[in-house]
Amino acid sequence: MAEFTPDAQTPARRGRGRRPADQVRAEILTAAGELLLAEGMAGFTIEKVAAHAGASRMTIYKWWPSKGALALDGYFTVVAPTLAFADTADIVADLTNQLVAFVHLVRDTTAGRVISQLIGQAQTDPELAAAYRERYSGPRRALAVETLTRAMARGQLRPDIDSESVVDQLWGACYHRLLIADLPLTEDFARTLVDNLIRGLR
Amino acid sequence: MAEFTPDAQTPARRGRGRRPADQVRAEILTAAGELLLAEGMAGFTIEKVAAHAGASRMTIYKWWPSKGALALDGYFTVVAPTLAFADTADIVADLTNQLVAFVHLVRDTTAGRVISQLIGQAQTDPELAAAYRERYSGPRRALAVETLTRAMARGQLRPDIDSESVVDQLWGACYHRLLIADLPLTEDFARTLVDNLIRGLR
DNA sequence: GGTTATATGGACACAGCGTACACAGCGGTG
DNA sequence: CACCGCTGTGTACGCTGTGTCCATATAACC
Repeated sequence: MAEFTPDAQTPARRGRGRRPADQVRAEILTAAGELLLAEGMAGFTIEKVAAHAGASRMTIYKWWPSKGALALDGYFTVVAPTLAFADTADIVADLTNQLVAFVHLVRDTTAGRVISQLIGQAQTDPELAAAYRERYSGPRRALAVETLTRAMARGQLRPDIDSESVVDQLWGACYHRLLIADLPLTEDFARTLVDNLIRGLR
Repeated sequence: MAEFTPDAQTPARRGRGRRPADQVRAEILTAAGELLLAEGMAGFTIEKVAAHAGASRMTIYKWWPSKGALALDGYFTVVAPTLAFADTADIVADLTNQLVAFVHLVRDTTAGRVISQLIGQAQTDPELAAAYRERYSGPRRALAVETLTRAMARGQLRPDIDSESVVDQLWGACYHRLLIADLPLTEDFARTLVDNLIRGLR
C-alpha cells in the first residue's frame, strides 16, 4: 500500500513496515558516527540519531543498551581504526612516529574531540568505560607494549623496564594534555616525551 | 516574628523570606560537596543540591552559572586543597613522595572518583574546563614545575630539560590510569614512573 | 521605620530518556 | 499457498531534570 521512495542519499522513510535488520543497523551506525563527528557528545542524543537515520527510537533501544555503546559503535563505524604500528629497527624513530601521528590525528581531525568526549562520558558510564578499554585503549596499548618488547629483545632498551609504565608516560602524557589542556599538544611535545625517557633526566 | 529553629544538623526550612546570603551560599556549597562525594557527578543535579541544602533552585541559578561551576565550588569546599609540596634536597624523594601521596588520595578516598568525573564533565562543559584548569590543575602543575626548576638549579637534573613535559609524564601518566584504567594505579607504578625518567630507558 | 535586595514556593514550557502497545511487512515453516 | 514469529514503525505515556517566570516574605541597609 505505502509507496516507497528508495532514496539512497536521504533515507526518508515513511512506510510503517519492516526493513531489513542489517540495513537499519548500518544506517543507524552511520548516522551515529556522523552526528558524533559533527556535534560531539554534547549534541549526541538517541532522538537525533533516530531522526538522522530515518529510524525509530524503539529500534535503537532494541539493539544498543546505552547511549555510550551506540556512540562507540558509531565512532568505529566512521573512523576506521588505523591501528597499524610501524616497526623498523629503530625504536626511537618508531615511538616518535607513532606519537607524532597520534598528535596529528587528535589535533587536525575531529577525532580528538570525539575521543576526549567519549572518555569523558566513560567516567560516569561503566559500560562505555569497559567497552572503550576492551575495544580501543586495550588493543592500542598492547601494540605499543609489543613494540617496546621487541626493542628490548634487540637490546635497544634495558631488559628490565616496565613497558606498561612507559606506555603511560608516552601516550598517557598526550592524553593528559588532550583532556586537561593546560598546555597545547604539539609535535615538539611528542618528541620531547621520547627524548626525556630515552636519555634520562640526569 | 517567625520563630527560628537554629538547627545545625538539618536545616529544615519553612519560611519563605530571605535568609542571610552567605549562610545560604555556604549551605549550598556544603550540600553540593557532600552530594558529589556521595553520588558522584552522575547523581549530581541542581535539584538534589537544592533539596539537600533546603534551598530553592532559583537561588542556585542566581549564584552559579552552570552545574559544573557549582560542582567545582562544592568540591573545593569539602576537600580542602592540600597542595603543599615537600621540598627537601632530594628531588627523587620529593617527586616520589608527591606521586605516592597523589596515588593514595586518588585510590583511598572518594576524591579520585570526583576528580575523574569532573574532568569527564569538563570535556563537554567549556566553562568547567576553564575553571578546572585555572583553579586546580594550573596551580598544581605550577608547584611541580617549581620543584623541578629548583632541582635543576641545584644541579640534580640536566639544566636543559622541559619541566612541563616531565610533569605530564609523571602526573599525566597517573591521570591516564585513573581515567582509562586499563591497568591499576599503584604505589609501585608511581615509583616506576620516577625511576624510568631518572635513569633513562637505556 | 522605610527601602531595597534577595530567598522562597510554586508554576510553566521544554528536552530527553525509557517503556508500552498496536500495527505492518519480511522470512521462514507446514 | 497459508500461517506465524521476528522485527521495524508510529504513537503515546510517565518520569526526571533544566531553565525561567511570578508573587510573596523577610533580612539587611540607610
